[in-house]
Amino acid sequence: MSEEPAPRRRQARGERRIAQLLQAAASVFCRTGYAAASTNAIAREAKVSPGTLYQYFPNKEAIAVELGDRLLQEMRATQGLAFDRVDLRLPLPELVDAVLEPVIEFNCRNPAFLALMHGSGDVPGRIAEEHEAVHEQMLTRIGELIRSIAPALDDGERRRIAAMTLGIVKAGLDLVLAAPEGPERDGTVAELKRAVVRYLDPLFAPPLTTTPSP
Amino acid sequence: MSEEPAPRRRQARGERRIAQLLQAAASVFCRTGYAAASTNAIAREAKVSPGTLYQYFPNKEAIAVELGDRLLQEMRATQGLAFDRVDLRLPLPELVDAVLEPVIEFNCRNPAFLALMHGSGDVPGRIAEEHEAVHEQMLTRIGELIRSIAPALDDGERRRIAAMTLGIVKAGLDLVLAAPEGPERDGTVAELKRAVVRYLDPLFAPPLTTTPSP
Amino acid sequence: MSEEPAPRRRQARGERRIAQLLQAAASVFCRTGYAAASTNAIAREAKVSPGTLYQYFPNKEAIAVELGDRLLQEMRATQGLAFDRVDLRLPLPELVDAVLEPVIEFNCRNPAFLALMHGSGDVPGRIAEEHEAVHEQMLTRIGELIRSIAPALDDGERRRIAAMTLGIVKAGLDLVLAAPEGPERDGTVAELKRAVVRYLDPLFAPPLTTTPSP
Amino acid sequence: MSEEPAPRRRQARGERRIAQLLQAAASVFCRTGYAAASTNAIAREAKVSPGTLYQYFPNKEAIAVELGDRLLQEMRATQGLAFDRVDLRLPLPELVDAVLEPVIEFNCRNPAFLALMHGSGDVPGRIAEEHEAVHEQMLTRIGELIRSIAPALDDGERRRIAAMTLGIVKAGLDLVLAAPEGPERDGTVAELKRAVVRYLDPLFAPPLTTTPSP
DNA sequence: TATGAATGAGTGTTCATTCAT
DNA sequence: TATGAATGAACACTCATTCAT
Repeated sequence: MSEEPAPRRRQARGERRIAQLLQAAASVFCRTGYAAASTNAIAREAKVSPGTLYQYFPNKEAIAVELGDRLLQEMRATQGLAFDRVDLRLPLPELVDAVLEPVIEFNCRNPAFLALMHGSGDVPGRIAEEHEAVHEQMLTRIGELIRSIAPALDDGERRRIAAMTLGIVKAGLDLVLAAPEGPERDGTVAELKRAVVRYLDPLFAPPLTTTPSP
Repeated sequence: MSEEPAPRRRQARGERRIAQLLQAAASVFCRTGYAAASTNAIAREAKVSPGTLYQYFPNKEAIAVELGDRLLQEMRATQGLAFDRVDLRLPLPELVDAVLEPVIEFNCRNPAFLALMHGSGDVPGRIAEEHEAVHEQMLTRIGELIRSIAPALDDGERRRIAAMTLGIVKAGLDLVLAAPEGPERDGTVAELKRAVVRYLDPLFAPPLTTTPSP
Repeated sequence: MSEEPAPRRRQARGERRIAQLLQAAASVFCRTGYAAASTNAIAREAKVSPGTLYQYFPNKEAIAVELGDRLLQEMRATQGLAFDRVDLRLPLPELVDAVLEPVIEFNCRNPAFLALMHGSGDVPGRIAEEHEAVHEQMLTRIGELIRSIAPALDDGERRRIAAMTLGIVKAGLDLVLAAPEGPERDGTVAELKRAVVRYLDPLFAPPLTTTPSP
Repeated sequence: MSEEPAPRRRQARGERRIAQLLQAAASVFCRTGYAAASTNAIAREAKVSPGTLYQYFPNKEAIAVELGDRLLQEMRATQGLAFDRVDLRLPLPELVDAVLEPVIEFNCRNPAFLALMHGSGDVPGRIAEEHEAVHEQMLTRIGELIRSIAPALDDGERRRIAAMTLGIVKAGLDLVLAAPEGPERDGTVAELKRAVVRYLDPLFAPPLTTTPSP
């Protein structure tokens, strides 16, 4: 009972440091991208010496990996639910809204996520792999959503549409993040949803148009 | 009579050198991104010594700026025509096709353009400024196109729609460039056009489509 | 009555800590050499925090110096006797045996001693000075032994012979320590003694052996 | 005929730089040992910037490896001859003289060789391997020499004697290098030879002593 | 006193840029 | 002009040492 507080406080301190460093890293990555971000700059941003940074992370890549992992985990938690629990029989606007809302909200809270995802060629192996994995997972999820909407589509076409949808969403998120918070951002959010709805809406058509005539 | 030819040939030689260096830079930027591209790598790619590179460009940034400028100029030449000459009374699919086709073709021939435009945070000031300028110009052009389609839209909304359109186009171009040449790329091109058409189509409708069929 | 026990216990505790740290240092120096040994590694080996280490030693060098001093002291205690008490009228093999046996035994028990003595250039000033001092003392002792054997030798020559003897002993000790304990090590020990005996034996001879038996 | 000078001069310059850097490295290694030698210190000693050093060597280890290789090559050239051409029927003092003289001379000209060989634990893999190889080769050569002198010796004993001989030689070389050039050094050289002769002389005995009695 | 997180100067190394040839 | 060796500031990272707890 008298021995636990110390280690706990220690761990707590460690966790706080890590969080502080990751936040600093997120901020620097957002400003300069991964490649141009210097570990010393991250340490400075975290108001900590370079040595301290290296007490918690073995190297620069590990910082980005851990940051990516944490963001990913949170993203999956937030967004996985959205994807899995969404009622596929909902009208498209509501469906898109249900799926996109948590994604947008997450990215607004964690702009580093997109920053990390964007660094195309300049990120080292581990992060690029994560990229790939997340990207693939998202394509799959969107693909499944599309299948439930338009089961007749062949695999290639579905994949293409999923990729385009994801592209639109990413582009829209960039615009959303670039917009100042307030009505402007809200408007951009609405515009993004509208774009996705309009893009996917035609996929619905056939079943309805084909069945009439009594 | 003996002094003119020399400078001309010199200038000609200089132009060739610059072109050679810019092409090398384009190639390297595409492979590694701006930040990770080393001037020595560019010089090597151009089969020229680093010293020679610095005879034509004061620093690394200047290379990117000049490359950007030239691509821009070519883009404007190719695309400006498309934008300016397009018949605004064409049905939307044909209109989008007329505007987008040269853009796509240009970007396929000059993948460095998109590479340069994408480097979000890792490019230094000057290049970012150019970004801004090009971006702004494109927004304006798209905005004008939109005004001709939907004159009733207020400025803010038009701007927002133009930005989203540009975002969709950029995202689509990424997919197009990522797709292997052949049917896959063609399919992706078609998908991009479809996305833009679907996004912009509703802007036409209200006044005309809502009142039909007695 | 209530003040004395505490300091004593403290001192005792301090001594134990110091001993513990020095032993850890000896172990680490043996494994990695002085230069490559990190104070953190020593503290870890002693199962103590770096801060504690610095409560007993002002810096890394002081650890090596103190370790050297203690080893030296013990060496002197063990070996001084051997040197001082040895019966100089003994035949050379027995004499060498009497002097070398405790030296060998000491070095087998304290391999750090040789490790510390060997670090030729990579040790800082203070340690090098100690080196010098020990070295000088050993040379002197061996020199005296040699004088008792060959009183006719001039100073320079005696010093040279003493130095070579010490060199042979050090080289032999390295071999002994490198050999696995058991018959191999015993054989190496015997070889070392043989080498020293053969080297010094001719110093005895001339006056007695040259004039023999008609 | 007009194109060759440039590359040649270039290569010559490069070679000179490398030689200059290696010499500086040798000097610094001698003073501080490998581990404590900083590349910047080597560059400074060579009156060159750190960048220049890295134009010729990919990393610190490569400097030591190249230096070791060159020294080794020269050593083998000088010493191999001595070992291979020596007339084994020579009386021992002449034989030792013939073998040792070039070794001593080489080490006097290249004190870095011994310095590099001495760094026991603090040298990285590649160099340690070279160590091992040279050491082994020397043991083999000395072993063969011993076999020609004392063919009856069993393998283990021969190896032990070879190792001790090598140890004596190394120890002696250290003394030789430590002695100021002039009569003192010459005397030390003579003493080293004497030590080796005395150590190996008894191996000759049997054949002579056993064959008498007509 | 003991702890171990924090420090920051110093390492090895890279790369944009300069300059003697 | 063209060359490529040379430069040196800056980066990722380490470790002897300090200090709040």
